[in-house]
Amino acid sequence: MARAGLTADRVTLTGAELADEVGLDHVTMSAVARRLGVKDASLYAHVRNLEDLRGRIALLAADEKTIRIAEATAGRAGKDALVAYANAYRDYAHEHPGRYTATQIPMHIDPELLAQAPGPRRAIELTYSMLRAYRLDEPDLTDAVRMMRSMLHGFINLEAAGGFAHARPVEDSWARCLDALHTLLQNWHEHREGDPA
Amino acid sequence: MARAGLTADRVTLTGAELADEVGLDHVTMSAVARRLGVKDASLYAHVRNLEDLRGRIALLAADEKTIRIAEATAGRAGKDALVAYANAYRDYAHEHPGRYTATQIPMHIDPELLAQAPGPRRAIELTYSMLRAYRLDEPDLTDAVRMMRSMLHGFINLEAAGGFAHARPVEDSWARCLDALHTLLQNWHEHREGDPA
DNA sequence: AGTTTCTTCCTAATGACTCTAGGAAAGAGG
DNA sequence: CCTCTTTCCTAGAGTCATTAGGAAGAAACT
Repeated sequence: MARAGLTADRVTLTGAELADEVGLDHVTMSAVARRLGVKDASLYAHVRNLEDLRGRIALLAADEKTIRIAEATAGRAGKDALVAYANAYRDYAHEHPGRYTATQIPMHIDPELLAQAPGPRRAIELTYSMLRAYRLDEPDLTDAVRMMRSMLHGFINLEAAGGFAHARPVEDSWARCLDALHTLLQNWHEHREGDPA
Repeated sequence: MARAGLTADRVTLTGAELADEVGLDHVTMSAVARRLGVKDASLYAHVRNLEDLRGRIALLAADEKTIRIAEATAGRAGKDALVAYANAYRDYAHEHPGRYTATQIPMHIDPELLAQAPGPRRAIELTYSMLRAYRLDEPDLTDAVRMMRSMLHGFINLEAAGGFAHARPVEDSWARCLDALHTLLQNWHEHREGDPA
């Protein structure tokens, strides 16, 4: 019997490919095994169970996305960097819808596995260091990071879910939102609480 | 044999309760049937299949959420209305995590069913009419609506997914984001494209 | 009341999926 | 060549979704 040469990474990658093709919730152990030309049971030597596999796909996606963003923002600053960051984020989600979906499910990921993965930590560092160009101090910096992540994540999410039904092209709204985000970050310290409408 | 008195609405409601308790992806036909004291197959008289049930839960949630928002914003204007809107949105998501999850999956809902449900349409009307207080014209209005929805949706999503690990209290960041959103809407027309960092 | 008809719920069955346990065989190191 | 570990398989139990067809309650008609 020829060995298939399975590893946890190969199983994860196959799962990720499948997720992009048919959607994350059609990624089953059976389907992954089928694609690898292997019986279902064989996968359990490399991956604890389906949930674990999903977690690994999420981690893989986080790593890949972070690398993309790092490459895109390298050598840029200010609005340039912001736009590059946001577009890299969105492009990744478009190219890998299944992987992206995996990143946004409430993660009950194996903590040990998570500690090894550089993606999530790296992503946060990247974001903070990019926003530092806007000269924000804590706790403003954290608030700004959260706001930015919310906006990007939410936009991409709604777009993917078909939430933007209006005739206005999504591209245009996206560009406009980035403009707005930039100005917002520039003037972050100005709009403190208070001042009702 | 005592009849259980099933209807599509009762099945949907049971599914929604289950979703809030154990998470949307643990809502199975079997589980719903068990809770209703009925055999799995009986449900298929009222609901086409599992996907249809999920869609109905999503629609139910949309309706409920819209009603909450409408109540919260009634009689308010400007920033007051914005904050009420956002908090009603977020509170609903916190109280009904399963239902909320249902609203954000890529919906392939029965179009006929969707046409009957007032929720989604009503939600959009509400949002537009609230933002009209900021005196925006198309296409700015649509862009602003999209931005606002993205931010709220994204924030709540990340929060639910445990994406805010930093020490800074989420409540504070939330308040700050609403402040920022308000100022942003007030000055929307000012930050057009161009002006690099 | 008796009959018809519709709806509601059941039994039965199929096929897909997850996951466990125990065995065989391939490759590595001695 | 022998032993050990890893890799993969066979077998099997349990859950789930879904369909088909039947029985029993309810309501409407005679």
